[in-house]
Amino acid sequence: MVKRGGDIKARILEAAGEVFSRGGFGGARMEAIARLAGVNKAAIYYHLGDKAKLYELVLVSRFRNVAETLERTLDQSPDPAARLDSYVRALAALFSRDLTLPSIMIQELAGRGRTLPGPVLSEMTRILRCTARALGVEGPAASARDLRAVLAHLVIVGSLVFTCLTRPVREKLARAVPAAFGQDLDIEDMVAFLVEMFGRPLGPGLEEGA
Amino acid sequence: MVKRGGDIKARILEAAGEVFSRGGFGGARMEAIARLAGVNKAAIYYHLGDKAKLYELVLVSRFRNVAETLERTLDQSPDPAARLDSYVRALAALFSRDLTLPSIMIQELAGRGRTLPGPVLSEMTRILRCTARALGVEGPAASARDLRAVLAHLVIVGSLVFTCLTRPVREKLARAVPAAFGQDLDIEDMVAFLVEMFGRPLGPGLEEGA
Amino acid sequence: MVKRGGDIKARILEAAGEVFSRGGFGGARMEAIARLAGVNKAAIYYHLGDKAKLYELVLVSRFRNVAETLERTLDQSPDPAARLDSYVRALAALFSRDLTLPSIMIQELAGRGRTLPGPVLSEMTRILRCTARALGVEGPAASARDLRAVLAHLVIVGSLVFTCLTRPVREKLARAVPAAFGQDLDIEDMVAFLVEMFGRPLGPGLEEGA
Amino acid sequence: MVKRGGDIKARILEAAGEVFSRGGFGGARMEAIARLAGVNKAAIYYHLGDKAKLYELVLVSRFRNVAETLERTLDQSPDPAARLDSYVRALAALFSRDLTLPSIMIQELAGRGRTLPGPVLSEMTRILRCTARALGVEGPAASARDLRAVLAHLVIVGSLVFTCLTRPVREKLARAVPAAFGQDLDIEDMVAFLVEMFGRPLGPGLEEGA
DNA sequence: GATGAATGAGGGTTCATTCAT
DNA sequence: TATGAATGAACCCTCATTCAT
Repeated sequence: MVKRGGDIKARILEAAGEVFSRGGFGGARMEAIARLAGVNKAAIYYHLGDKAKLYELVLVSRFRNVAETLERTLDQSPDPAARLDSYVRALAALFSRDLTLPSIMIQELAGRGRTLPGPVLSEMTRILRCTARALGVEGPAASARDLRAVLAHLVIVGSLVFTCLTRPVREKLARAVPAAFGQDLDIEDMVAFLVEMFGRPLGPGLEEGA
Repeated sequence: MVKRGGDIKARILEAAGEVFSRGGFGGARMEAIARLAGVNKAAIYYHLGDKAKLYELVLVSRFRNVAETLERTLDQSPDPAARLDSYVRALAALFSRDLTLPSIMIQELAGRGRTLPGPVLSEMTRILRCTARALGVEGPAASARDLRAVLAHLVIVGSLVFTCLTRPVREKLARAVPAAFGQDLDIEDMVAFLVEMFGRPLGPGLEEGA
Repeated sequence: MVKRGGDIKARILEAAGEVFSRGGFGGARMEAIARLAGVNKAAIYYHLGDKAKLYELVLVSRFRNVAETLERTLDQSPDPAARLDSYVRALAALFSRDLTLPSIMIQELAGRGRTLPGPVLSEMTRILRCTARALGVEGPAASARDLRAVLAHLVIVGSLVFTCLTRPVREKLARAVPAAFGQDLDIEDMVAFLVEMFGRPLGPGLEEGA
Repeated sequence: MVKRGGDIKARILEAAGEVFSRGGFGGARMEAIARLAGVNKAAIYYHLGDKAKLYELVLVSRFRNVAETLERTLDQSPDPAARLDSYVRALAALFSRDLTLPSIMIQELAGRGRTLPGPVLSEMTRILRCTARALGVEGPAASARDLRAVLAHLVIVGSLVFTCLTRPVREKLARAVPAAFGQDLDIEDMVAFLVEMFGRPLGPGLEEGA
């Protein structure tokens, strides 16, 4: 009902991202997407397509946005030493700015990528390649270095995603259980923690080809 | 269809866990659960209840299993120095033995805990308390140490979960993109990585109250 | 709503035949079929399947009934001279007893057999073979005789179908246009006409292999 | 998409005839008609009207064309003996030139004329009157002769329609069942067959008032 | 205890039709 | 005159749930 300005396709895609991010594909209602976008249900089909197509478009646009942002960030960080820092900060910014992104990512993982549309895979590859650049593992890399790069990637992304997504649950826990702790942890804390961890032990190790 | 032995309720709960783990609550079909459990659809209602009740039972039983396993593990690790190691290994074992566990956990996070039944929160608190024990942060802890404990918890769990759940996607990526890397990374690698990272810098830091 | 006795599947199939016979596949409403059969809409899907499957079942059962009736009729008419007569009468009886049969046949023809399910083709072949038997054109027949057999088949079936199906329109015409004629023509008249036509000139012609 | 020359209304009507001829009224999609006519969907409403109106226009124009062609044919056949021949040939030409005509006719019959618009009835009456002329049954005719005239009409039209419309199915049958026969039967064969049948026995019989 | 059958509610999708430009 | 966009009303189909046996 809310007739905000902006391109209608963009409005629908944004609403779809929000709705898909809770409940996943199976839990999303086209009706909910339409209402949130302020358009008629049939308009979704007219402009973008059916539910599966819509889901794919959401995934691709979100992952592409991540890939492009990371690539741009790395391009603007010529100093190899600062790259990791920039990279982690960029990821954290993306995740905390829009919770639907890590939310959707995580749901796809939960589904074991069973229904991952092809175009999404390409974008994920781009992201993985960014991680490699950030960690200084590029070109025909030795597999030992690859392994540590992937490990670092998983730790970084996993930690950031968990930090963002557990926040609502942590707050809920804090309200329900007085003695709980961790409710006032911000993503900035995690960024600092990760940079501290990887800044020293990993950087040199990788540069020396350990 | 598979008429394995064992209690009917247990069979249904296991099947439900499997089905809920993909697609989440919204994507699960009672029909699919019944078929996987080898029982009639109506039997689910007779023995356990409706879909929401079934979901709660699955969540509680899974999280309780995690809590109990971790508590037992910590009880059997009197040496504080070895506790972290045991804890991480126990988590990794739980996650890799049954993918549905991290899968369900992650989906709940994606839903921002919006529909978390009360009993599930209790189990999650138990798990968080285990983490505190593993990190040596017990009792009326200082908040600075708490912060690092929670950070460590998030890094550890997030990394392990990501390692388990990204495996299918990583393999898919490897098949789709020849140049991809990371497909042959095992959870053991991640365990070693985490222990190495936290074994030295974290332990002392925490004990000294840094 | 009318809860007549009898097997529920049979009831649905009969109702479906009636509804499909008007409007064809595209004009049929599952709702209408359910109401006519006196069952819930979902019951159709439970017992028989979706619209396309239902359509196929209707077609197959109707054509199979025709084929079996004709085969039985011919088996019981050992006298070759009387076969044609029995055959035409059997067809006429089938058509006039249940208008949905020629109605559905004709709609499929109108659709150029574009969507004819495979099983239906088999039944149509059986019917064509019956015509051949009725006309005394069996076994390795000469093509000249085949041609006349097919011609006769088309004339017979076409005439009977038209006689049955034009009746409502003829009556409507008679009511609308006082001077119209042909409204009081019965299918018996057509049977007699056809037998008279084919009884003499065709029989000998075929037997002599003209 | 095909932007052929000619009046837009004519283009739409032709496309509508084609689309209505398959699937009937219920199976036709305005979208399909618009696409086939190479016009915008809204243009149909602007130029001709809604779906029901369009259907009526198609029926009337088709039947009127038949009536006018037959009347012209009969006017140009002063010889009563040759009339029947001309008539049958004209019908066969109409049917084989444009399959949509018999196709639409037949679908209306299947619907038991339930939704026949009034103007269509007038055109059908004209056609029936042509048949009467062709058979030499005009004016205040004796009912016995009427009966045979209507019978002949039904046989002739039914046979021609069946010959045209069964052709796709016969070819399909021939492809599916190697032993099938009748696939290479042309409408010319049927015309000859009908003229042969009615040329001798019917003509005299009718003229003598049998 | 167990199950085939039944069904109301709702979900995704299409479609004829209209409207603003 | 022409058309992209918009939409309410179905329509097909599914699903969670219940019930009779």
